[in-house]
Amino acid sequence: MRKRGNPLSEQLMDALEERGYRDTAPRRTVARAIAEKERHFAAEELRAQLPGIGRATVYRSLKILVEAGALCRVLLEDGNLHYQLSHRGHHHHLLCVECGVSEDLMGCDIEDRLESVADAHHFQVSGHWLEVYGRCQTCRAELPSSG
Amino acid sequence: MRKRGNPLSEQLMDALEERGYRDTAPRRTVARAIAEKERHFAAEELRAQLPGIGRATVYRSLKILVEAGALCRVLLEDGNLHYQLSHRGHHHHLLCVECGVSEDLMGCDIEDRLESVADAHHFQVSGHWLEVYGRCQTCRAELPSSG
DNA sequence: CCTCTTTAGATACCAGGTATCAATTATGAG
DNA sequence: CTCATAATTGATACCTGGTATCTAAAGAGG
Repeated sequence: MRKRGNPLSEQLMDALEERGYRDTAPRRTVARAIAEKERHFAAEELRAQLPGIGRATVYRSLKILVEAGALCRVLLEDGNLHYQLSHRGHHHHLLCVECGVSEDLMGCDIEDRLESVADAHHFQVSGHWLEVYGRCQTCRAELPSSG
Repeated sequence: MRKRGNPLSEQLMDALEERGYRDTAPRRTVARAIAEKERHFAAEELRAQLPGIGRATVYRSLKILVEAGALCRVLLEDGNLHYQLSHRGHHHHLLCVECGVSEDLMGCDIEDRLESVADAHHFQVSGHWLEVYGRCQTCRAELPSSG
């Protein structure tokens, strides 16, 4: 019987258990903290919120959650790496540089484009990393700086 | 009169001077080391090659060279950040995950795609980061693992 | 040569992360 | 339930990649 968390943190724990990881109290604590995040977050930010959990454990949990596909890493425009709850499967992010909100880009045809461009270079594509930065609808409405 | 380096390191120094940075011996040393690189490289790797140069100086030089557009940062598939001589202007990289060679992607229409996809999300695009990973022609010929 | 400004390098610090290892905990067999 | 085993934890130390600070040195210009 698992100690109750919110549904999101349960999903995170499920993702770990599917991969053979054990259900432990520290991991549940980390999962609950992540589940409450409404934005992408820095590793250190998460760790600071969980003073009772060892540093290594926090970073290890992040790592295995990424591997399990439950979290994804987000590269910010300033080069910092953040983490974010992931909708499973390959996708990209539209990141608002003002409010930090992110929207997922799925099912777009960018992959096809990459293939054909890479073909011209005789490259066989195995993966890619794409982040798109900009301003979201809300921020554009509040502070219209050009568009 | 500037101490002679190879033409590439001269280009690096020129880029700095254009931005008002002074021509100093440590910077020339760094520029020469970078000019000899045939692949993208890690900051620490460069620093280790230049024991006579202060750590801060190496990192500062990398930073201003990136700002000057003479170097670009390359995100590897494993998340590590490397540096590479840059052909000025916006471009992307095709990185071979086997030999590390990289080719520039320029003048492709990926930008346009991004715009239209972002439009659908009411995002105003201000920038993006794209790295493409795969296997180059040479590696494919040497070790054909599928294509 | 003198002055002003930049730069260098030492040092300390921070973020993010990994390796190690002893002690603890989860789990499954019996 | 109890035990043995394997996984996990958290402390610690270390690494990489940076940045901030500060004093001393070096460059540029008059």
